[in-house]
Amino acid sequence: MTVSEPIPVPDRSAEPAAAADFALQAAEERFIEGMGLALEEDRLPRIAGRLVGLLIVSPQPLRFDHLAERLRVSRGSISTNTRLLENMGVIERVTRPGDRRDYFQINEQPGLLQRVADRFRDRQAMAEEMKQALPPGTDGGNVVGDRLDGLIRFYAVLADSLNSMLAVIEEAGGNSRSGTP
Amino acid sequence: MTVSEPIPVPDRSAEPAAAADFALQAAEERFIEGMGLALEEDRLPRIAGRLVGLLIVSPQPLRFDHLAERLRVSRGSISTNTRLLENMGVIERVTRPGDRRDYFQINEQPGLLQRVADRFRDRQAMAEEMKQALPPGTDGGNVVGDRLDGLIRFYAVLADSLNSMLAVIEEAGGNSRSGTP
DNA sequence: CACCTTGTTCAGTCTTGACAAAACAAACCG
DNA sequence: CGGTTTGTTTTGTCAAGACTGAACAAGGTG
Repeated sequence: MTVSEPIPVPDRSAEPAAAADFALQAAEERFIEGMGLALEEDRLPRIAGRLVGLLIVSPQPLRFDHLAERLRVSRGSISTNTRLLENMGVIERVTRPGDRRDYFQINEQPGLLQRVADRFRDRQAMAEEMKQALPPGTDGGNVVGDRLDGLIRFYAVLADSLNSMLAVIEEAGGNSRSGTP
Repeated sequence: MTVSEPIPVPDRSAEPAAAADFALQAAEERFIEGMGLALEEDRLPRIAGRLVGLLIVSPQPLRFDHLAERLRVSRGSISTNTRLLENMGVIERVTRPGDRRDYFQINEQPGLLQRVADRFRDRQAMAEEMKQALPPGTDGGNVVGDRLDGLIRFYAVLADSLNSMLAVIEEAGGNSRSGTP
């Protein structure tokens, strides 16, 4: 949880929607919905996905009740899912001094990246363990060993790319923004 | 569905379990269970995951009823899940002339790899679409644009690694084995 | 033909998890 | 202190999906 500078209240809904803004609105809607589905594939509640989508697209942190309203879900759901995402390190809760309400923003994402990479590593390790247990000189051509090698390489490649991406981000310093789910 | 050469019946259960084999058995069990959990994370039924694990570890194709027995699940579940994996191109149904029963084996996996890569591409496209819709000169520093760039790069990196891995496999010819889930 | 064997499909059960609504807690304000 | 705002926790409902077991089909085989 971070305490930030005074935050100008977003209140985008109050602006008269310029004609061109219409397309933007629609695109945002699609993106938010798309993130909902995408993260749902990764075993997160759909609302969590939409939350991520919405926060990626918002230049300013958004207020708790704003989220419930905008996504049209109960405050309970917002509470549950924000906490979930907070624990995962995907979003961050932000407060202002003298303001009792909570705001949320997308986090810089090395933590999440790391988590995904780790999951790949775990699977790689699992395959490696299996390979170890294999008797050394197995019958004709060692099919199983080769298969496991393929599997190991698969997971290794994914984990490696993520790690090298992480390295790039870290090196670029904290100022480079990324949304990574 | 492929018609193969005569397949020596596996029947590993008939062999007297050598002392060293014990560790192997245990490792296999762990691996199978691990693949069950891993693929469950990817939204496949757990049984499907175990099936994949078991088939990866089996040098020979396994018989339908063997699968049910070994994994201790109903034939119905085997039927459903083998068909699922077959449709996904993960496993292959193999038959022998003069044998009414079905055998299954792990498939060479470029198809599956491709599918995973495509999913990443789709998400990348989604993020790019959103970026397009953004007004060109957004306010201070273009935070949202930068975030989307990060997201795009994230998905692109994953898709690219998979594609290049695919290329390597293809180039190596059909003889290189890989298990990719 | 009756009768296996083999695999598929269908109906029913059970678990899981998402979500809403309401009860609740805590901080603040008068 | 009572009442309000803000967020959390709990309770209950609902839907999705995995799995089993039984019914079923389609071939063989006597």
